[in-house]
Amino acid sequence: MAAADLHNSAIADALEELGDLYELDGAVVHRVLAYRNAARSIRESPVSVATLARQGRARELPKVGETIEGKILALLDTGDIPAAKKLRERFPAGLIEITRLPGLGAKRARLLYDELGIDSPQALGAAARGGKLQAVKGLGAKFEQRVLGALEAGPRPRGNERLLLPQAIEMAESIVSSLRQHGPADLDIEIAGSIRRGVEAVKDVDLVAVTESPQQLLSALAKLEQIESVSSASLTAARGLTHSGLPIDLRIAPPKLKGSLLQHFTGSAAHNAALREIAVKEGLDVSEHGIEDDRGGETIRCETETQVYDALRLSWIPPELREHRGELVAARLKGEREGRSRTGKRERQAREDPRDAEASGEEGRLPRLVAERDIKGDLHCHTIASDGVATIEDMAATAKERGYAYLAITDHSATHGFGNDVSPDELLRQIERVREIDSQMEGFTLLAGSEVNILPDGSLDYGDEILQQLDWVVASVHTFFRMSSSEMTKRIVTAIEHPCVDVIGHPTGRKIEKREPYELDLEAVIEAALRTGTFLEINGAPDRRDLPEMHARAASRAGVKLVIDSDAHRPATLANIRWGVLTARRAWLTKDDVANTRTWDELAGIRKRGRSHGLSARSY
DNA sequence: GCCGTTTTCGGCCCGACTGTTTTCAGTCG
Repeated sequence: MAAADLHNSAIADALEELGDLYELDGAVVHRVLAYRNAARSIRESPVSVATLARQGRARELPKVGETIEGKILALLDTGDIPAAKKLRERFPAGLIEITRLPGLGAKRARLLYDELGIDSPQALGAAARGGKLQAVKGLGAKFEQRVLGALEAGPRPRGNERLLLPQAIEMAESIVSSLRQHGPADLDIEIAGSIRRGVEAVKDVDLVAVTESPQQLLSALAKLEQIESVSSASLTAARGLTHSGLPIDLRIAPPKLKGSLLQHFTGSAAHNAALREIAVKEGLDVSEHGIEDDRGGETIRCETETQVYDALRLSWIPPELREHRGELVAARLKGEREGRSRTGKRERQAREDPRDAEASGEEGRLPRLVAERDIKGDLHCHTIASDGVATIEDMAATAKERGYAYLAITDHSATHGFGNDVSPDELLRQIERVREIDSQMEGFTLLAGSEVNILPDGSLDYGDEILQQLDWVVASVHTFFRMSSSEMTKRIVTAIEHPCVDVIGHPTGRKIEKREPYELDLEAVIEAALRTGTFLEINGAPDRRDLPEMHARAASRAGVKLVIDSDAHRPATLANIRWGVLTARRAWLTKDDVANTRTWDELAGIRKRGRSHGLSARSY
């Protein structure tokens, strides 16, 4: 009885649960970690792991080997993993819940289960209130108090209480600016952590500061109006909480250590772990306190991040890439490596293995990431004709002020269905209006476009005779999200094959922290986009950032060009292009990978219509 | 359990903090 194909997140959850169960069972930590690493890899995969596994290709994913591949297949075929089933009979579900309480882990959960038979958070609470926990060797009164506090606070949020990046940046910048104002005179402070890496949503704010007067900085933090409470155990760190409950982690070091500190607290955890593994092989110990040589004993204190990477013979890595997704291989300095490599021959042999070909192809080739200043125009925005709040003139003027050379006006199409649709007649009038305003603007091209709905059968909701009059067509799914993967894929591929469609808007439909993407075979979509010369969008709306980074990376690797858009509904949100660029950077995209880093004429020349007809932009 | 500058076996990152300890284990980031 083949189960319906599971989502990547469901497969990842199952492996994480198995890891938790093995941990309770007392497995060596590396085995547990192996399941968690595999789960992360599966969660990040842009393509369906179920499909991949059924094709016998699961091991193409990093961290998935023979054993885990077998477990994935068992899960797909039978709906469960036999090993998990067996362990679940031995360890009640409540035990895993206990391991999620702050301050408690697998070891203590197991200890309490073995000694006192505690098998749920409820039983744990009762035992703690009865003073029974102290009887266990190694546990005391303070532990008991902590358990009660933890039960009160409830289980750790599992990643669903994250704050979208713009709000997090706003709070972080406001705190940084207040500390610069009220902190010590020599203060040098920066935002680090996941915000600096440009992730979509964050659970806390990491700040790193260097100063010779840490005490003064700590008292300044405690007095900030944004801060509700602060706890600090030393002069090197403090954890504050904003009134909205956002944790603020502040790390402090002397100025000589700024590079080490910033590198360490920018992360990610996976990047740092991999970095330290490389260091160990060189006989070096890397930490926030500097780089220590095993033999010499002398510690290199790094004032800049470049010094940290340099010591490991790596080039400086842009924060957006620090996710342990191949950046350390790509950052390896080539000439240095050859000279000092101990096993050059073996390495050449390894490169002949096709599984290594991709990695070595990227070796020494850190991409020159696309930047916001490279964007020459925005190709997705709305006006009062649909659900925007500004006029065409206002949007165009702001786009021009931003330094763009072009802007496409792309209001929603006829069946948008929220009372703000644009009928075919209205669209014709809108085209006229756009042409008129365009003729009055100097050094700027205003394009008549539309964000056309893709109907369930893949057709578009304007006729071809109207679409052909448009300079630019974004096709997007806004309705009927709950189709099967094959139906949705067929629907989008049909739209991609339409000769007038230039780009697919927010291709996965996900809303960060709110809505899962719809079912889709991304490989088929990428194949169709490549075959037809259709672009895929990276929508810059901060709750979309769609395509997501791993999908965008897969698309560009296949050769598909991406378009970064703001999807602005008012002049100010044209600035949302920033979040799209961040996603593109996290996807390793260069200027060349992004179509709208080109002039309008150049862009029009490489798109489907330009390619197939050899026609210039307007004369379609 | 995965994986390879240690390459098919034997490793697998670092430090702070906490609470309970006379030297360390567990948890966390």
